[in-house]
Amino acid sequence: MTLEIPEVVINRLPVYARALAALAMDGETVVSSQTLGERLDVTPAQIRKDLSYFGRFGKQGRGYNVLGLLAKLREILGLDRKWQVALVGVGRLGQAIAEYGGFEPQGFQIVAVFDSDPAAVGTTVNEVVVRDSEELDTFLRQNPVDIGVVAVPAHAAQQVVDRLVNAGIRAILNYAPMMPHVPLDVAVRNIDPVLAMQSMTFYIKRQDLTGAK
Amino acid sequence: MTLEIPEVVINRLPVYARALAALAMDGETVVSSQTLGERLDVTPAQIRKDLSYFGRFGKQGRGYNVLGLLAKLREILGLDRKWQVALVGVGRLGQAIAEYGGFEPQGFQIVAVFDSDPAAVGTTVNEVVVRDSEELDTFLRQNPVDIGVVAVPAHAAQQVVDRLVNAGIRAILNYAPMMPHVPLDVAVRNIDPVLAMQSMTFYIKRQDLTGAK
DNA sequence: TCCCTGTTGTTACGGATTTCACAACCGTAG
DNA sequence: CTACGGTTGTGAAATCCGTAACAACAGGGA
Repeated sequence: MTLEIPEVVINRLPVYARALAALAMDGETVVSSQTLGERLDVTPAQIRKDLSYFGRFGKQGRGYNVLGLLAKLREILGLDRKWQVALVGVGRLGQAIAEYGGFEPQGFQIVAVFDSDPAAVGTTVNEVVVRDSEELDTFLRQNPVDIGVVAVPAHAAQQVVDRLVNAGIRAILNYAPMMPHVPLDVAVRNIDPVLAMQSMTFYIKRQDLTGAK
Repeated sequence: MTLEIPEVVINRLPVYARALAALAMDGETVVSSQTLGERLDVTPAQIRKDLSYFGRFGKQGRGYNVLGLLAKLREILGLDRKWQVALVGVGRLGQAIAEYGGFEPQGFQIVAVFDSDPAAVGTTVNEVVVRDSEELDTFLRQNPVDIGVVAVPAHAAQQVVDRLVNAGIRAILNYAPMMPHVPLDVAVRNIDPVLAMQSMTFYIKRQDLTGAK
């Protein structure tokens, strides 16, 4: 029953949750799939269908209780608790990630940072001491870490991913410009702005007879 | 005939292109859909199908000429030329983007940077002077810019997106944690690490009885 | 030349996802 | 207490996408 929920559906739930949080901020107490859909550019039917995978949360004629549905989604997604994150790579990108303030408020705590560069090891990034990558395996086995964030050069990324996986990590946020190879039971999300740009250019290349010839 | 190419297909092309570039680096001159697929965790059939939307690039019994196919893909995607990028928002995130070295080598040049904070205006980020956001519209009309990158707080993002769109920008890379509303002919890609994490937690929440032993 | 191996391009199939459409229902107003 | 406007939850239909399968063909070797 709870099985076979499409991944696309799971990917949309956090979007709904965020919108609901915003609505709650605005003081809204009830919202219909129609209204929510307009906000998110999603059809009302899709929202209702997505939610129906998990239960019946609405009230006919009224819509959904904003706070109630938000709580439900957070529970479904496991956002009702804190998550421990380990960051590997403290180059420019890694530092930016460590110092990014968006994770903490959502319950994602960077509890450990690793780098293979001896010059970086021992320094502090956002109040966390940088450890030697060699310690990665032992640290992960001794401390509860749920999610690994990879911010190393592409050529080193697969090795890092392998080590994370071998140490039991089952969720990886990959910033390296490559597609990691992982077992089926490991979740991976790639953050790849260059790929994103490179697919957009297809759509804008037609026109743009701009300036330079 | 060339119309109605699924967006998912377009999104995979840059991945193929990147893999081909890597193969070329390794000195490979020919590659089969089989081999390429193994590298990327994609079925050979999918690769062939994707490519078939654009033409016939392979040779039976041999496979694809690495350099030849790469050139074709770059042409299809419009990667065979330079693209001008404008960045809006020079907070921590915006600075990290401006200083990120991954765009330039792929032909994406940040030619202008904007911020609404008077304290930031006039400073230099990665050799580009920060302009006042007020100048956004006039600048975009007078200078060829192809892609807009949004790195402002969520509450200000829609307004920035609207201004970019009104100024004729038709491709937007959005780093703000929100879903921008844009006309159908504008391409948008969202970079949202928090959403990515929030969907992964669904898959790892089952086990992980935290810390234990 | 002819056969054998390997691989493409493509069509047909099937599965996955989205959209449609509507019965069931809630709350309110009369 | 009944009627009505509004909205959900959901099966069925439609669409979109991926996979399988195979005829066609290239190159090499006998």
